[in-house]
Amino acid sequence: MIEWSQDTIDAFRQTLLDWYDTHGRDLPWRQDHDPYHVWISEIMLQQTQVNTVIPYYERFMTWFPTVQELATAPEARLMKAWEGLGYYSRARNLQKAARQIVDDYHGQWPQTADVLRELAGIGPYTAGAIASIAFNQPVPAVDGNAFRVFARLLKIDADIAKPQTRQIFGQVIARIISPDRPGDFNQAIMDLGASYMSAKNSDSEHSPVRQFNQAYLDGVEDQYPVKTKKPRPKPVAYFGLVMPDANQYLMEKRPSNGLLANFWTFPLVKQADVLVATDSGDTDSGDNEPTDSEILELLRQYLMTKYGFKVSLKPVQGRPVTHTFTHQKWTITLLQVIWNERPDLSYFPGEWLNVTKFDQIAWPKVQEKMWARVGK
DNA sequence: AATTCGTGGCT
DNA sequence: TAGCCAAGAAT
Repeated sequence: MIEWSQDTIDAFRQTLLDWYDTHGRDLPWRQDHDPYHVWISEIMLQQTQVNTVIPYYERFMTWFPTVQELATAPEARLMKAWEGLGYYSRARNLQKAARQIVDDYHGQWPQTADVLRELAGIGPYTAGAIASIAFNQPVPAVDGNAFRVFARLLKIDADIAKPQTRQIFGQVIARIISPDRPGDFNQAIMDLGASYMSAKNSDSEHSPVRQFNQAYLDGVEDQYPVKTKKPRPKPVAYFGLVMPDANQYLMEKRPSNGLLANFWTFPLVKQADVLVATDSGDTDSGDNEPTDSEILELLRQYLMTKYGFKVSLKPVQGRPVTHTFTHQKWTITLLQVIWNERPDLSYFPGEWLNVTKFDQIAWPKVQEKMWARVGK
């Protein structure tokens, strides 16, 4: 890592802000510095690309124009506004924080990063972004762009995948940030990181700050930032149960914690649970895989013993539905369920839902994929 | 500190 | 295609 003199810092600020003044992006949430606008956009932009966020942001502002209306919004409508954006705890924390602002702060926004940090869903990055952009506080906003840009500019070798590395970058940027225009400085770094200094297809040769980019000048830009790889998604196999009755389907409500919390899906049964439950193995002479029809029979018995369901099962046409999350890769074999006896739902965590309500409920993408396969 | 939280785009 | 990346936070 290299050090910059005060003269270099001054020159960098000037060059960066001059470029931002003429080439900064014109985005919907940059029309003013209203903390509500800054906040909503920053939460939506977490791990999400600008072009994805724009239509969500514009619709959100028409549905919930003020923090007060967000605080009192019905949960279903809030989730519908977030449908498809992912990381749904962001939306739930958004409403928690809105209620904190209305109730605990009497509608008055806290203006420092330290106090903003106390609001639900606001971590070190978002606190810095709101404090600098909305309230002109000279604090860094260390996101993925800032990591990448400053790692290259200064050849910082710390692994940005490690939590403690944030401290290093925070201290470095705190000394370089413009004390006069901290919000513009932070946003300029983001615009730079999204264009000339992007992760892929960077173009440092034409960058407005190329003479400050030590990794580029040394021809080692591809070595920065240093970042250890994450493990690949682990495969998980499910049965997806399509259980129609007249104009309704039996749907499962997921638990209030964990992946896709509180969402409705077609009932999902982990295939490993079905196989393990009956895998006594004493008559099994070793590594015989069960046949498809044997697996279906095991599932039929599983549904009988666990939920008291008396059913027949029929495979749904087509390949299994696949869906990849950050850490799990689901493969879902869809099965049509034919009731041999009217089911009693006493032991089942779900309800009958009429198809006329389907478009009013926020669905996760994986349920949309399953529905597309069997619905109409 | 290491995992767990979605989804879409791009190569 | 499989893998990586995109304005991270909570636990």
